[in-house]
Amino acid sequence: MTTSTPRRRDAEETRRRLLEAARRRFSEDGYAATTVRDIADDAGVNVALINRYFASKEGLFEACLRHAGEELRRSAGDVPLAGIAGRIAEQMTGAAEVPAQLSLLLRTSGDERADEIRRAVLLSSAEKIAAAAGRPDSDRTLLRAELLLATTIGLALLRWTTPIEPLASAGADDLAEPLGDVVEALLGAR
Amino acid sequence: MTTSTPRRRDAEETRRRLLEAARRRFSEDGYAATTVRDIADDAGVNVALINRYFASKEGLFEACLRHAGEELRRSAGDVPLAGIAGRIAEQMTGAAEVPAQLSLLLRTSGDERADEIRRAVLLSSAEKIAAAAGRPDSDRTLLRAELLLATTIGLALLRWTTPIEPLASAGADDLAEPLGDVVEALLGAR
DNA sequence: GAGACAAGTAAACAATTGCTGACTTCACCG
DNA sequence: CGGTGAAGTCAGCAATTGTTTACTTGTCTC
Repeated sequence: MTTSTPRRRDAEETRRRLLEAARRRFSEDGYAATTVRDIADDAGVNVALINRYFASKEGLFEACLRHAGEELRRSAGDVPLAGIAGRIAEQMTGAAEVPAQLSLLLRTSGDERADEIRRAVLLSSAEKIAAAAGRPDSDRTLLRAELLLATTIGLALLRWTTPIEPLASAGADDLAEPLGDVVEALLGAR
Repeated sequence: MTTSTPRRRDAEETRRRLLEAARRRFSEDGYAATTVRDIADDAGVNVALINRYFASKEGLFEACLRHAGEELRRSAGDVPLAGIAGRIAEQMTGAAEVPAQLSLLLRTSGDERADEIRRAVLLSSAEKIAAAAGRPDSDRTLLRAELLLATTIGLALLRWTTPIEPLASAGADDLAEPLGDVVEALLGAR
């Protein structure tokens, strides 16, 4: 076996802990408001190791964005158009993992590369939605898919970052119905 | 006449200039990433005056939020349900004043009072939309109104903060149609 | 015009920021 | 077992942060 006893010195493990702590901090407090010492303390790791493993605070942030992108892409899966609303409703009300990744993805850092990653992830999500719609006229469809993405993003914000009632405590069932209407209106047949 | 010669010392004027500079900086860069020196320089004003007129950086931010709230409430006006989509489309593609206020409103600062203001403005906006729908079952309607608000917020983000094509350069006409569908789906009769 | 008070300035403060370099300690291999 | 390189520590750096304090300058009134 490879991971028998938990080694007291494990580069891979500390890297992972740093990433996890950073994701939570960046997601909750934003980039500028988060200090590398906060992250290191949360991870139970020395501050200097951030620079060793990620070169800089910005490097760590970019790694977080990449992770969030993969996570979102994975969680999206391949869902037919009819199932999209329910999927969004589930993930918004579920373990709060997806909203967290989403809110992380929306945090700005002033870093150019971070912006690039952000844009790429968002655009690819929209394209995935558009593909599920299976329509011609790809440009109009893509715009409508991006509007659905906008709804999802706004939903995450109004539940996670600045909770507003009754939306904040609505269950998956409460959300699925109106979200279904939106999906139908934006991308439904005809 | 009251404003004959532009006085070189005018508390009201410098207050105004500070607020304007702060709104732009906070809106574009976020709270934590903006320094009081940035704001003061933009306003062409001494840094210490921020603390004199607004007590603290947080005080200045709260003043900005209040201003954004009034501005948004004013720009919303009283629009019948059928006109909402067009109104949103206009303001998103117009002078970029409204998206700027919106993105300012969504910036977090860790300040408790700021959160309170934010929440109040957002909730009152949602209530205004719900009222325009003129439906019974106020709770379900309010949730649907908040979903439309979520769409608007996400739209502002995907045009202003992290521009995504083709949504970012879509004109008012391009937006009005799909937005109309969303409004109809969420709050339309039946 | 002189005095008085508000408006604006300059400098410095204590704290915090991201980051670095020299050091120590552990784990593994021959 | 011993040494060798990676993993982790420590202290401190230079820069920047929000804020305050003591000061100067403008402007209005009597």
